[in-house]
Amino acid sequence: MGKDNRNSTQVLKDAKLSNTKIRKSILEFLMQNHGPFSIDDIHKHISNGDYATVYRCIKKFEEHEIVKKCDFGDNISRYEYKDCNHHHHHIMCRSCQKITTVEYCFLKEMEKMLTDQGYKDVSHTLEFFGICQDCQNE
Amino acid sequence: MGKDNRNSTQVLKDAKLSNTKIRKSILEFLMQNHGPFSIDDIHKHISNGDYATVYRCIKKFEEHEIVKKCDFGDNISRYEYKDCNHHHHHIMCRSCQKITTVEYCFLKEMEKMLTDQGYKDVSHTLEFFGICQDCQNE
DNA sequence: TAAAAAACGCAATTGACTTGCATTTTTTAG
DNA sequence: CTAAAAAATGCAAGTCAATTGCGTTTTTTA
Repeated sequence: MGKDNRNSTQVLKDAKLSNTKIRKSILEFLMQNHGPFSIDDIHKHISNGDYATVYRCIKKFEEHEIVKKCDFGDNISRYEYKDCNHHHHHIMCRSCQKITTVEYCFLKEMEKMLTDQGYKDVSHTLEFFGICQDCQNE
Repeated sequence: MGKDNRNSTQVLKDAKLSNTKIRKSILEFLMQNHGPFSIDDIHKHISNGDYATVYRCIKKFEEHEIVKKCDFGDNISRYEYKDCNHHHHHIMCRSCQKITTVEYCFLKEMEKMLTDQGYKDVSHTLEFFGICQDCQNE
């Protein structure tokens, strides 16, 4: 899935970020496991490091587009390693919160596919982001 | 836009919710104005009522599917009146946070349309929700 | 119209996330 | 390689959207 086969050290170097134990540890967890993961998930899987540090690392990763933030509207931010060549979405169970990857990519067809897979009451949220004309002219 | 021409009192009655001044006031604001709106926006536009009450009203409205929650990942929930017959999306400027309605509905085509309209660096978030097999069998 | 149920207002609380600051680690420059 | 500079960490305290407890007020029910 995707063409990115750099290791964590190389990714950090490419982003011009210092290579610390904790950053390496977080990044490797994200690169080797299928997310998205909450800060809590990440914190559990690294040997040491407090929450503030995890938050700060992830924020840096996000700024440098190493990870992608996923928002499921439950007030918990989740993150996954951003493999540039792999476009996909997610489905979260409204009941147990389990998150599964969705490879297919058109709205109604996607919802139908999810229904065919056994999900019930499928819905979606879609929001766009961009820089508006006003802001471009500032 | 849409076929819902009930008034606020009727909407509350249909949902079996008590008709209080504040609920009526919030609902009318949402029905007469183009959202989505934050709790702060809503609070500003109703004559009295504290924040806790606004939060509680909106939560009730959401539970009864009178309003729809929109999440733009900035940790502020926004709500719009849920006109069942009008499917649409939004675009928020990453710079000034202004929110505009998007009527069209396919991903790449939508992004292109937004670019044609003058938005720059357009991206989107799309998440699905449903009840998974495991939860259906509980 | 009185009793029961629901909603309100206020203050305190929660929980995800952030920040200030002293200490430690990593990077840079000689 | 090493010392100074820069950046990251750990801890504690703080922020902010949202929630909750509880006594009072409003709305609904019978």
